[in-house]
Amino acid sequence: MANIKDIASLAGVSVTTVSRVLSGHPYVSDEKRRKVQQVIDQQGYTPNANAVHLIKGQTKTVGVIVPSSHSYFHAILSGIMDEASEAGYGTLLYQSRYDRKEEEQALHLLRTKQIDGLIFCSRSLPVDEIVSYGMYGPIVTCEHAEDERISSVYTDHHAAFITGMKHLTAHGHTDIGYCVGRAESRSSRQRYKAYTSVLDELGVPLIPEWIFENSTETKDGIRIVDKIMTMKKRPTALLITGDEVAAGVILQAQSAGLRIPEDLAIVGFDNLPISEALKLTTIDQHLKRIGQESFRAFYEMRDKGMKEKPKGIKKSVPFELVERASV
Amino acid sequence: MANIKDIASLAGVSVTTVSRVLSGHPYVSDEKRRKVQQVIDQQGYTPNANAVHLIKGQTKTVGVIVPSSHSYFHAILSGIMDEASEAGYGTLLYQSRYDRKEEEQALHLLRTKQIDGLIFCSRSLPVDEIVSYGMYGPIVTCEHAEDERISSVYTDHHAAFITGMKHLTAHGHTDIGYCVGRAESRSSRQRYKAYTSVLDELGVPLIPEWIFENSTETKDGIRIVDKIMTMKKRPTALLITGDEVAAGVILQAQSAGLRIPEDLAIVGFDNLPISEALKLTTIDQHLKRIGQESFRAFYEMRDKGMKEKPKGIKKSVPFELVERASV
DNA sequence: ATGAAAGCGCTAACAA
DNA sequence: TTGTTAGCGCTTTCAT
Repeated sequence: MANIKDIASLAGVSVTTVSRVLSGHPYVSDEKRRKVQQVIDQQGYTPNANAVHLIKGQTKTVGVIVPSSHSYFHAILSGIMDEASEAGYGTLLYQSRYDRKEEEQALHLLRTKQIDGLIFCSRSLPVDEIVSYGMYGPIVTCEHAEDERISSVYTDHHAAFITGMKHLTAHGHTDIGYCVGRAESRSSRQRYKAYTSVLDELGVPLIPEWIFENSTETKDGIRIVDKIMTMKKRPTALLITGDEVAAGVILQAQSAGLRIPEDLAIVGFDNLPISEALKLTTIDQHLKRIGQESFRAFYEMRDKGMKEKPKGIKKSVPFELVERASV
Repeated sequence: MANIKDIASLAGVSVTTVSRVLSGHPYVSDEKRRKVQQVIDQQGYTPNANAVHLIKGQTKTVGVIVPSSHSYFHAILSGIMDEASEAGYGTLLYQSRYDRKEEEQALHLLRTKQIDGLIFCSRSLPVDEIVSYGMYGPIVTCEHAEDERISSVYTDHHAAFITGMKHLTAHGHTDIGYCVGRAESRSSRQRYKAYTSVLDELGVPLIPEWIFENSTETKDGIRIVDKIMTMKKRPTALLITGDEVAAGVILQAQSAGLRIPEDLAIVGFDNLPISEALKLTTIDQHLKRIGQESFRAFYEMRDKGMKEKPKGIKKSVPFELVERASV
């Protein structure tokens, strides 16, 4: 496999000239340019990217951490990838399984300069630790993070939950339960706050067994309905973060003889492809756009980084209630 | 940010010694090793991966091409990633949208040495073009490819389709239709062959309108049912490649008043998480294992590549009929 | 056990 | 417009 030196001697010019032809530099005579190009084509030469990365100090690649292959993260990911490829960036994907060690490994790539920046679609690591890698390149989280040294692009989960609750109360519901993913996350705390605030406003008491945690997959939805069927007093409506869970709920509710929305009204989240088939009323968080904005945030921080001190970009992406037939 | 030279002078040793400490080389006195390690820790030094890649001629990263974020590819991907991370490899993901240009760009990474090998979860490019990049590193396709210079790990789609058809005929069905993804793919041709061969055996004529092509998403399933409802003579059973499509079919069939399996029996493919909730009888192709074996194939070719002439590994991964309640 | 020095393949400052 | 040359940061002979 030929290198730039081979091309240079074969074309009878210096490596500089070859380098100039490669980068479209203007100061090359047409004659030499043609000759060099001819040798390059004939030899099937391509520059070694690692040498370029080494000398340029960047790789034009951004790392992305996803905890799982859940559709939620996929939607974000697709936004990141769209935007990245448009900007001429590659995407190095890391699946963390919510494991801190894996997240640290991805941060390590930043230190070792294999990636120019890192986007967390979800994080398990404490913000402080993440921030300590900020000196190696821009870091973006798709979840609100206080620290101003990193960027974050996020949904206002509190407001979104209020919107969902209000939609349900507007339809006459007061016996409302909800399902969330990981219990300890920041977003879950926000949702709890929103939930209780609406309940307070309504003057109805909170029923702890109507709060279902650790629901992320379709089978969790099934489990939830099974649980509900055993209750003496059942909720008449459910707010469900994640339409895959909502799908499980709807399907299982129907086979248990519950009518949607008469016996059980559902507001989902995410607006996945399956939501339409299920006629699911859902809150679309524009996940793809969150992904796009995340990449943009990385990109803008890169530009700045050189001149000023890096200061994170914070951006809240608006959500939207999509009304269908489950409420 | 310190480099190896800085560490060396700070520790009062040569760069060689630092390099030896870094790689755990035995010939370093305990005293110097300790001193060097101390400086490394104190400086927070990490080797620049690009320099290492350049001199070693490899990146310990494998590229993966997925056309879309469809669950099917996700399942394969998760297998690849598991195996890769176990072997200390990173994964550079490329989303091709079935676009040849994108696939070529991924192949380009192989030429430029940014990745050590490439796995196609799906390909649009002609095999010949893909093979022409074989000299730059091992290439694996998750789909049977004749050429022996590349590896492939695949499902025997013909046999799987026969299995599905036989399961349906064993339950008394003769009016069977089927749905596949892209019409022009090799797998679709194999399935067509399997379909017609079973039909021939049965002595029933082929009804072209019972073959539904370009079905990949849930909404395609809805479309298919809508179409079926307009037919004078309807199929009593459907073989559907892709459980997301099957989900659309089941949901829409039910809302059209069709009972599953009495009025319409379904055999799906893939056994996705949603399949269980839908009580869908499906053919599990062990997609995750296909991913794992694909990485293994890459890995073994790498080892060989140095010694012998590269010769692809061909591996058929067994499938399995999972019986539930849709037939 | 240790280090000097020769690259890996490329870019860019500088000189001509 | 072109070429010489000095690195980018690291590994690895080859001496000692």
